[in-house]
Amino acid sequence: MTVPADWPTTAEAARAEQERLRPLVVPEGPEPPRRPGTLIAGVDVAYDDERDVVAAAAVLLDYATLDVVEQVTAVGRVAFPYLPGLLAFRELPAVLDALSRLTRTPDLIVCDGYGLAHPRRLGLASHLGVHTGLPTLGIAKTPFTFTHEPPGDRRGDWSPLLDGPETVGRAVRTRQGVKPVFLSVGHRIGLPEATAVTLALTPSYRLPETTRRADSLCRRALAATVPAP
DNA sequence: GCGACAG
DNA sequence: ATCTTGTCGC
Repeated sequence: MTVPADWPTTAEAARAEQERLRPLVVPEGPEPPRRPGTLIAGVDVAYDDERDVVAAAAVLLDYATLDVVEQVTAVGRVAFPYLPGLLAFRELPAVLDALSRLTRTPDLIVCDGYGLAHPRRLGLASHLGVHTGLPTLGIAKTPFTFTHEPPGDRRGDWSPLLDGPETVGRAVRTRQGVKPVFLSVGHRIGLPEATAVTLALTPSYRLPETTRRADSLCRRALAATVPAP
């Protein structure tokens, strides 16, 4: 899980890379085991553009208990600006760095963002799946450019996430009466299982434990890197 | 051409 | 993402 030497630095190069990677995406591939002992990884990144510093975190949870079994961080330089549709090029270098520090290989990685639900069908989660070869799933907090009917009010209710007529993911209610999360498959997983995993990771909050844990960890890592004023 | 736009 | 206070509610 290392960053290629020819990592794109311009929007043009990044879009060209997405065109090249597209055939490798396998959203309906074989499903990994989701039994007790299965390891689910969560990754997230925090930025200090002012100082050009980025901190990534990777947490490993036991799927059955949701206990943290391992957690690592990586700090580096910001490699790419934020451009809608090209988030992977901004987040992945640091994420790959953090993942490489885990001593165990995750059975599934959950991303804070999209997978298939992407203008060119290659969001952050898809991109990470292609690079690592591991199953990935994207769980986002906003609908991005997609549309959806509000899902039912109960936890577990969901509705299709649409790009025009095409279903690219699901809006899933993880807490009764609370705004849904927006999930899409990344690599080697299908929507039904992605939905089940999402619900398993949200026993008490809207966002999955993987994202919550990784988010707080990378923020702490960033704060520890930047000297207080 | 002008907005909108995962994080 | 990040900047930011108090406030309502379980």
